[in-house]
Amino acid sequence: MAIPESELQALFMHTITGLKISMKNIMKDKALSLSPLYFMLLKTIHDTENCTANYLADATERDKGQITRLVKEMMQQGLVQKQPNPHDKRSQFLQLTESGLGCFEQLAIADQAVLKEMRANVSDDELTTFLEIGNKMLQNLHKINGKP
Amino acid sequence: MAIPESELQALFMHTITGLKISMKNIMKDKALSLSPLYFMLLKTIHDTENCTANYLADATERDKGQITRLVKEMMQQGLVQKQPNPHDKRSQFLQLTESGLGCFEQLAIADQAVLKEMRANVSDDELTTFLEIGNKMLQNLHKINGKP
DNA sequence: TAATTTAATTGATAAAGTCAACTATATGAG
DNA sequence: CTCATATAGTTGACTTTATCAATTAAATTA
Repeated sequence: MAIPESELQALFMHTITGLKISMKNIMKDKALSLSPLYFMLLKTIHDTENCTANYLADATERDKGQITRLVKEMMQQGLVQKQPNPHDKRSQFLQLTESGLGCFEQLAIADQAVLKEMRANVSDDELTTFLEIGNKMLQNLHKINGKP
Repeated sequence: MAIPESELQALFMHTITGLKISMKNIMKDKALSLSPLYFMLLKTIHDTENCTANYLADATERDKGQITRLVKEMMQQGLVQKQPNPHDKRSQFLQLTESGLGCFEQLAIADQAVLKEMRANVSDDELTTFLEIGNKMLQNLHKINGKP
């Protein structure tokens, strides 16, 4: 008989693995040489007005150095470009290029489709409840980890 | 305004990251040169009677080759040992050594403490509901990914 | 203006994941 | 039984992701 908290951990691990696998399959289908990590970056840049590298590191919980390199890669692939930040010469705003936006949108549509199918037999109410409880636990976790 | 399915994905990502961070902190505190990955392996071996490498790969959703190497590392650290599988000469049962068990138990206690704190303000009923909905979605995800 | 933060980059390295080829044993059809 | 096929585990070669410290240049603040 499993302790319910352990089941919680297992649920998160397996779900994340499953989401990564489905995202990889999507990318293979579309012949994009990307990964779930890059999708997360593209999504964050897409969703964030005036997204800086620093913000990106924070939002995705990745090392700043790693972000520098990942952004460089996306620029080489022509997906992302930098705009000067008029208020701070040290930093730049990241934005999707036209091609980056196209790429993101393709992936986002497929991603949404997976998520939709994943919650197919889950009602709106249930989903809301799930998110509420999940976010409550996430808050607690952040507190535990000493996040401001 | 976020599409609720996206929030779902974000919830999973941030929670997993948070769990990894807290597990890393635990390991640093205890001066163990391990990682969340190793904890997952130790736990699976601990919880599984007659755990084979193959089962371990399946349960943790890792590559078999990777498992071979991770197990080798744990054996070198004296945490795990192999027993011959009397029914199949190709395979062996993995089990924790005394030291491996001690190590696992330390981590498991700390891990349980984190999970408990994480759900501190979540009632048993809420947790049950959360797990039910989560498992339903995980099932769907497995179907999407073509898992038997 | 000098001292201290902060944004981003770089270097070096380690950890984790991927994929295909291979060995040894098992299994199942004929 | 035996031969083809499947399975458990290992190995090699490689890529991707993560970590962590040091550095540069601009911003902040004392």
